[in-house]
Amino acid sequence: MNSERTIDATDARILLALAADPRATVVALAEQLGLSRNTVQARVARMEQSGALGSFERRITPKALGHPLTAFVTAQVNQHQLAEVSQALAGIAEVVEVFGLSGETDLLVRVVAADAEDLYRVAGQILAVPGIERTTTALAMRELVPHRLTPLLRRAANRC
Amino acid sequence: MNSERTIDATDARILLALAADPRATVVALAEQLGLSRNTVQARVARMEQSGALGSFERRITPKALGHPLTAFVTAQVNQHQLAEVSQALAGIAEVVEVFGLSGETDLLVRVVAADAEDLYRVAGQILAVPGIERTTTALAMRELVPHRLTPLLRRAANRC
DNA sequence: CGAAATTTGAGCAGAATGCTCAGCTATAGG
DNA sequence: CCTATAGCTGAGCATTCTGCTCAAATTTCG
Repeated sequence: MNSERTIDATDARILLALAADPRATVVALAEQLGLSRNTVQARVARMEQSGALGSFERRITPKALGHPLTAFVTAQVNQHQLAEVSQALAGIAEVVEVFGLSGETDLLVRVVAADAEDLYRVAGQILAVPGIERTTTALAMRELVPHRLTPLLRRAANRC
Repeated sequence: MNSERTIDATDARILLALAADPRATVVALAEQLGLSRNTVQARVARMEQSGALGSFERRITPKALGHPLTAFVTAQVNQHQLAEVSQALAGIAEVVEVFGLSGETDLLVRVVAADAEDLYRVAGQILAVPGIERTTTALAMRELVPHRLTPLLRRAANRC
């Protein structure tokens, strides 16, 4: 798995086209970009292979799963128990993503929930994890800038 | 766009299969799940249509784009300028996602960067946005739990 | 019970895929 | 300057998949 590789301008152009139409076929992409079908096929395969594309789950909206609420829980942990803590957090289904922030003493936990009560319950579960000492929960009220990579892609595509 | 709809157990099972193999064809999914090809095709189309699946960009790893660093910037803003602020943030390519947290007075800004110096520059750009009063930058040192929805999907799939 | 929605199997023309091969550029290294 | 290596291209071919339609069977739900 060559996951160190960074993509080039052509790759970026392919990804932009795919962002515009996720179900576009290789043939359509090749035609649109003025490349050979063979080339596009090879590049897409390579990107899929090399880890440039994360898992498909990333495309799924938690809202569609009945979990319209997103919250960020910051936690202080005993750094000696970091491994156990992150394993415990991974055991909570509503925990979608966990980052260790600068110094590895603080965690940022992204959670989703079905409603306020559900969120309260999940927050409790997190606080109950051995090794977690203090938590702060912040509800995401609005998604001011929805997740996007297009600007960076565009920059990569134009960099000749 | 019926974006209110939540998916059912069969949808969840389809998504799980897709998470395991993002390039699986409809035929393969149907066979694997013991459903008719027609059904799978209709459901996938409906999910794609209804907004249950977010844009393709979500699958792209910023690291592959040459931005291996992730940081979270929390910001206090003058709430009267929220619209201008979020528009200005949307203008910064390295800003990947912005949430308005409880009360809409605080922002959580997710940024990516090529290296430490780049991050410093981006943090400066954010602080320079008119209406932003205070910022705190936290570097994501480790991805303790990588983004995932599988646990929730599994629950949805087994809920009969 | 009866209406509405969903699922299924079947079929068909057209399109896409996976694969291979040979020729044609570039680009970098000696 | 010359050559090796990698990448792009066009072509071909068998197989598979898609998009679409239809009618019948089944399930869901008021």
